[in-house]
Amino acid sequence: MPAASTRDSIIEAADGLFYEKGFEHTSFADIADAVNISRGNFYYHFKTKDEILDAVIAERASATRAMLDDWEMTGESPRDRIRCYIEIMIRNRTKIKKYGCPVGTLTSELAKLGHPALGDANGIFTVFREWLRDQFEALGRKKDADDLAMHVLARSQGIATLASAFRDEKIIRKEVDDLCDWLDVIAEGC
Amino acid sequence: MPAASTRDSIIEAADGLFYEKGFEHTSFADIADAVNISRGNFYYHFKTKDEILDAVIAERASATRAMLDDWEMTGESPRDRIRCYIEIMIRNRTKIKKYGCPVGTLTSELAKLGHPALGDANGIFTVFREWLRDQFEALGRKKDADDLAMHVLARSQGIATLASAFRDEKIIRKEVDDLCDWLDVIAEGC
DNA sequence: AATAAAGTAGGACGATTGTCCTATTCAGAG
DNA sequence: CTCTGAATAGGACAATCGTCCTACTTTATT
Repeated sequence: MPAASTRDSIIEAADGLFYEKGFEHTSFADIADAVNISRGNFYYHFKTKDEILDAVIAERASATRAMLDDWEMTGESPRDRIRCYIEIMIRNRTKIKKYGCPVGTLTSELAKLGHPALGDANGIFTVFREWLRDQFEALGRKKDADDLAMHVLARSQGIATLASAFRDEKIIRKEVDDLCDWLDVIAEGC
Repeated sequence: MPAASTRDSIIEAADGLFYEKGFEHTSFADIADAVNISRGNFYYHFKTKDEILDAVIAERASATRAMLDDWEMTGESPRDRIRCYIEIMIRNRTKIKKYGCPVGTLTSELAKLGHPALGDANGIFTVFREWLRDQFEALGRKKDADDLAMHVLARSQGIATLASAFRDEKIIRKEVDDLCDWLDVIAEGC
């Protein structure tokens, strides 16, 4: 039975609010309003705000792993899988334009706060990094697979940052096309 | 006479703190401690925290313009000037590793806060964007100069974000080299 | 020296924050 | 039904926030 429904609701609401408003700017009251429970009830489910953050990060990491595992199952080629990753930005362009990348903006905020959960948040990046590295290795780029993975990550982050700053979707489409062209050169002959 | 010394000190301290701790996480007390003046004295120089932010943004924008004008004066080629921009990240690598890009992280934060100063902060990006566009035009890329400028901006932002997330300088050097190679292809024959 | 202005210090203010306590309600086992 | 523990509500709490006021000191002008 879904007995943890309240706890899951808190995590889900906090996840969205942390993304849209930032971790620090989201208060207990904000989450309580979103879930429609009393502020005091939080203490039963989470003793501190940091515990909610940890849960949100864990949820995002496991959701990311699940998504990537899904892509792994499909019969597509490594190149198509990488392309699938790149095109997340097209699918999520509306939210990216408003709030940037959920992972990148969170790690940036935690880095400035000197927050101990930065390492965990970073772990979401690592999930993508290692998955991308595996794909490039499958493309035969054993030696520089990690460099290529970081390159794709960096390009993606830059696109999200600028799309959000300039509130412009066109730059997403343009840079995604560029990145796909780059990928075709890397993967040619596969 | 430098009568505005206190005001300038506040702006300078706020500039650094906004960069290192973020705008929202920096309090009046933090700035007061850094400048060694009393909290109450702020109201004389700045009526609200947003006014300090506006002053910091204006200061950053004018400092950026001054820096780019300097580069414009030097007799180097457009390619060397663009390279000079790219290599900012090498020169500032220590701070970028800790706090990311001052412009990108500020705009991200303001975007999430829904802060009215986002447009002004965005203006710093625009200063870089137009300057880069001019350089690419001088390289003969009249038609896609703005696209190329945005590409360089995006790559730079991505590098800063990942360097900060992974607390790694190596990625800066690697990606800066890549970007310079890309630039050489764009500028070949000039 | 007298006066006005500029600059500074220290603290009060209402609001909001994260945290935590206690009383009440609910659901299931016996 | 009774009892027990999980779940919830509502509010108290100390601290901190941005803001703002008033009193004091310094500086400049005449």
